[in-house]
Amino acid sequence: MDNQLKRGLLDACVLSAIRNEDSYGYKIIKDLKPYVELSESTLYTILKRLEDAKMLSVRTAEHQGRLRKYYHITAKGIGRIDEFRNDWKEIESIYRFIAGEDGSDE
Amino acid sequence: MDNQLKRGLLDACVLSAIRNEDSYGYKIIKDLKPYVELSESTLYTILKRLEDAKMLSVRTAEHQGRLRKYYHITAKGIGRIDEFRNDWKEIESIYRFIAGEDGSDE
DNA sequence: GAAATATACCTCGCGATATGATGTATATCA
DNA sequence: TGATATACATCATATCGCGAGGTATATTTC
Repeated sequence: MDNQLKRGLLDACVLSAIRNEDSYGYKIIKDLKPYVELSESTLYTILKRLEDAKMLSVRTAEHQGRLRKYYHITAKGIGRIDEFRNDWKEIESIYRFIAGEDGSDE
Repeated sequence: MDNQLKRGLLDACVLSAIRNEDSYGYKIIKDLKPYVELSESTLYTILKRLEDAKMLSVRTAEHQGRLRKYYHITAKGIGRIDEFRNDWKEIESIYRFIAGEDGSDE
């Protein structure tokens, strides 16, 4: 998929990946793979940004000798997802314009 | 609308704006206004990029004393629009994931 | 005819961002 | 013992939207 297009979806994707239950970096990448592929460097950058924006909170826990940072979505993070859903109608209208199905001749 | 989200749509929007007939900067902004608002600096940057990428060609013409640069879409530009249309299914699937309607419980 | 507004173009620099490359460390499996 | 999977992190680079600022002419308003 086009790079720029992906950009706009990533934040909401990552937030959605931890919406139902807390998760950690490595797992988020795996869970998102069927929808969007993203590298570790990309993910950790995004997680850092979302944390700074208070859209998620972090808790460190040990799991089988390895460290894990579990991310938990905040109310603000849920708000970000809602925002995306609200934008969707607009995006669909833009799509119809681009695809050339805006009620006129086609 | 979210900024990053918009980014991914702009190229295809601009190309769509000149798909049916050649157009020029000032008019493109007006035509796109109902769908996306973009500033002149943004548009001219995009036009330059699309020209460099051979997705459109340029022709200068005088109109009532003022200069106008008319942009014409190329085969490659049309290909770019097609690419966007192909990406759409993927985007819809991502939307369903984010909105939480992926066949599971909801 | 002066002032305001619309038309029409352009460039520069900033901040935001995705990503490849690179590094560290442990657990598991062949 | 070596390869692979798990798990984190940082840095440099390239791309991009956009505000600020600039130039110039045509049209409309007072």
